[in-house]
Amino acid sequence: MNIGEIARQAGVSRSTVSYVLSGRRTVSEPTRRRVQQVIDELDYRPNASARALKEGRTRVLGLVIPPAAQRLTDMQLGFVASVVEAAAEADLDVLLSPSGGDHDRSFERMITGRRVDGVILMEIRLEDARVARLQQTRLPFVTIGRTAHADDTCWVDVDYATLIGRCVHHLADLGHRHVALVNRSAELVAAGYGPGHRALAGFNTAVAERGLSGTDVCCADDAAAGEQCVQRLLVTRPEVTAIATLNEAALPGIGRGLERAGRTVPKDFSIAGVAARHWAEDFRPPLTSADVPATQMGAHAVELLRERIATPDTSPRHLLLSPPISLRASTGPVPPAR
Amino acid sequence: MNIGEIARQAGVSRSTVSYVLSGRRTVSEPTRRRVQQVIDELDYRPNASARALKEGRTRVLGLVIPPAAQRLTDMQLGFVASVVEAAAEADLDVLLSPSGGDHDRSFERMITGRRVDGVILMEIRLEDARVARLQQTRLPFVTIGRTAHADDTCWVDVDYATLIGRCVHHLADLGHRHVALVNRSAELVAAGYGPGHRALAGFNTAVAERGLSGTDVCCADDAAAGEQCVQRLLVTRPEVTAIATLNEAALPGIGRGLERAGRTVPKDFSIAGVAARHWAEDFRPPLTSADVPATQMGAHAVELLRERIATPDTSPRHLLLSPPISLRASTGPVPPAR
DNA sequence: TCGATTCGCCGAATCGATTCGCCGAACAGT
DNA sequence: ACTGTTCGGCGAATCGATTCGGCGAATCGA
Repeated sequence: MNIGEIARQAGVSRSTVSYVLSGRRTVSEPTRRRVQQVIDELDYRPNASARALKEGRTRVLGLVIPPAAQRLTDMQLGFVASVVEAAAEADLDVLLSPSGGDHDRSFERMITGRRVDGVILMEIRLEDARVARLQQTRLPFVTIGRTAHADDTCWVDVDYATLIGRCVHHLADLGHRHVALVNRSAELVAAGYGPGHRALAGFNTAVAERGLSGTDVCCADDAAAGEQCVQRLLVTRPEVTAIATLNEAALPGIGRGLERAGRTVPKDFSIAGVAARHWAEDFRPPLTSADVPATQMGAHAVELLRERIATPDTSPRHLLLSPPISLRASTGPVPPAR
Repeated sequence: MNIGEIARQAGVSRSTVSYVLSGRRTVSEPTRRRVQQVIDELDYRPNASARALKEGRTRVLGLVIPPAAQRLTDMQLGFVASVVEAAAEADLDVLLSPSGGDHDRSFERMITGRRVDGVILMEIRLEDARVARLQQTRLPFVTIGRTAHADDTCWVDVDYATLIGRCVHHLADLGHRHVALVNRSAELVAAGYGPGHRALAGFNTAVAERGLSGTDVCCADDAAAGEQCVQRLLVTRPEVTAIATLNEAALPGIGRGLERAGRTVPKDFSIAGVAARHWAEDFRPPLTSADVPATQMGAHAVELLRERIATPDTSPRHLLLSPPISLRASTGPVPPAR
C-alpha cells in the first residue's frame, strides 16, 4: 500500500496525494476531501524510508549512551528519558547507540549511514574521541557535558565546579573546618571524566578560599563502595566532619557507613551534594543538595540540536546550569570536638 | 557521495560496486580490490534510507518504553540496556518510543511508517491496547511480560506467581504463620499490570496451601512509600512476621520502616522477594530473593524477535523464566511471640 | 470578445541503493 | 572450426515518496 494506490483509488495523480499530505500546494476542497477519505479508510502512512531518501532527512535523532556493562546512573537515566520525551514531543524519533570507546560499530553505523539528522552525546570525557569523530563528519551534534576545549561545540552541562564549591562554602559557613570530597570512581576520573575533574577543582578552590583542610577520595558508583569509602575516611581522617559529593549512587552507602560508625546526620556529621532531586529527597535525612535538573537538560539538548540541524552554520550555543542549593536536613553546625 | 561516485572513480558500473559491497555475485579479484580501495579512501557508507527502501527492511528494532513521567524501575532499565546491547551485537539499531496508553503519536509513527522491522514491547497489561494494535498490523513483535491471553503472541516473562509462591513456601518452612505481600502500586494493579495480579494469585495459592494467614498491600514504587507501607502494616497487622515482595524500588523504604519500628532483619522479621540482583545485594542485610535476569531477558527478546522477523508465520514462541531463590541474609526462623 | 492571470492537477525527474537479464569475451569439448 | 558454457561486468527497472514545470480550464479586466 503506497501513495500510488491511494492516488488510483481517489482518481488523482500521486503528486496530488502528496500535496494533500504535506499541504505545500493548495488542493481544491472536494479533491482534498476525497483523497483524505481514501487515506483514512486504508489507514495509509507514507513510507519513512522513501520520504527520508527524497527529503534528505530522517526525522530521527541519535542518542549515544554508555554501554550496558557500566550501569546507568539515575541522572543519566533522567537524561535519556527526557531526551526521548522531548524528541517525541517534537515528532522526532530517537535511535540509540550504546558505545563508550571509539571505533564502535554501532556508533559508526549511526553517524555514517545518514540514519539520523543529528546526535546527542552523553558521558563526555575531557578528551573525547567520539566528539572528534563527529566534528570531522558534518553531522550536527550536541553533548551533555563538555570536553576540555568546548568553545566550538554545542553543549549543555552542569557547573560542577561551582556547585561543589557552593557546598563547601555552605559547610564552612556552618563552621566545618575539615571537609572531604567523595568523587566518582577512580576509573572515571582517570579516564578524564569532566565532572570528576571539575568538581575536584571547585572543591580545592573553595577549600583554599576558606582556609579549610580538604581531603578528596574516589568512590565507585554504588552503595557498597560508598559504605567502604566512608569507613576508610573516618579512620584515616577522623577530624573530618562533613562530606561534599557528586556521587549520588554512593549516597545510600555513605549514609549507612556513617550510621555504623555511630555518627548521626546532621548532628555529628554533615553531607551536602549535587544529585538528582529524587536521590536527595530519598536520602535519610533529606540531602542538602544542588538538584541537577536532568529532565530540563535533556529537553534543552534536544532544542539546541534542533536549532543546529535547522541552521548548521551558526556559532555553537552552550548552556551551563548551576541550580541553587536546596537546604534540607543533612547539614548542620559543626559538632563539638569528640 | 553515493554509490555512483564510487563507481565513477573506480571505473565500473554502480551494480558492480553494489556486488562488491554485498558479495552476492562474484567480482574478479583485481576489480574488487580497486573498488574496495576507492570505498576505503572516500570512507563511503551506503545510505541507510535508500537501502531500506529497496530492500524492504530497515535493520532497526523498535522498543516501546514507559513514558518518562513514570520513572523507570531498575529492572526496566536493565531490559532496555540489554535489548539495546543485544541488538547492537547483531548489527541492529534500536528506535525508542515512550508511550504508555494507546493512540500515542510516537507509537503510531513507529509501527505504521515501516520504520522498524519489528517491535519489542515492555510493561504489558493483562489487556493491552498496544498489543491488539500490533496484532492488526502485520509487524512482528515480542513482549516482555504477557497479556491475559498470551498463547498467540511471542513473549518473554518472569513467572511471578511461582516465584512469589516459592518465597511464601520458604517463609512457611521457616515457621512464619502470618505473612504479607507488598505488591506494586495500586494504580498499576488497577490498570491490570500482569506481574501484580499474578504475584497476588501466587501468594494466595501458596498461603492457602500452607494454611497461613496472608495480607496483601499495594505500595507505590519508591522508598518513601515503602516506609509508610510498612508502618501501616505493622499497626494494622502486628502479628505479621514476614514480607514477600516484588516491589524492588520500595525495598530501601521497607528496610527503613522495619528499623524504625525496632524490628531487626532477620532476627525479628523476614523479607523475601523477587528483584534484580543489584537491589537484592544492596539491601541490608542482603535480600533472599529470586533474582530476575533482566539482561538475559532483553537478549532473549531480541533473539525471539529476530526469529520472528526471519520467519513470521511460524507459531509464536514463549519463554517463562523462574530463576531459583538465592538464600541471603534477610530471612530467618520466626521470632518468639512478642 | 480577446488576451492575461489564476487555479487545480498531472507527468516526469529525482533521491541512492539493489537486482535481474543480458551481452561479449574467454574457454572447453568434439 | 564450430558450438555450448562459464565468467565478469553493464544497463535498466525498481522501491515509494517529493517537487518542479507545464497544461488546460476557469476567471478576470478592458
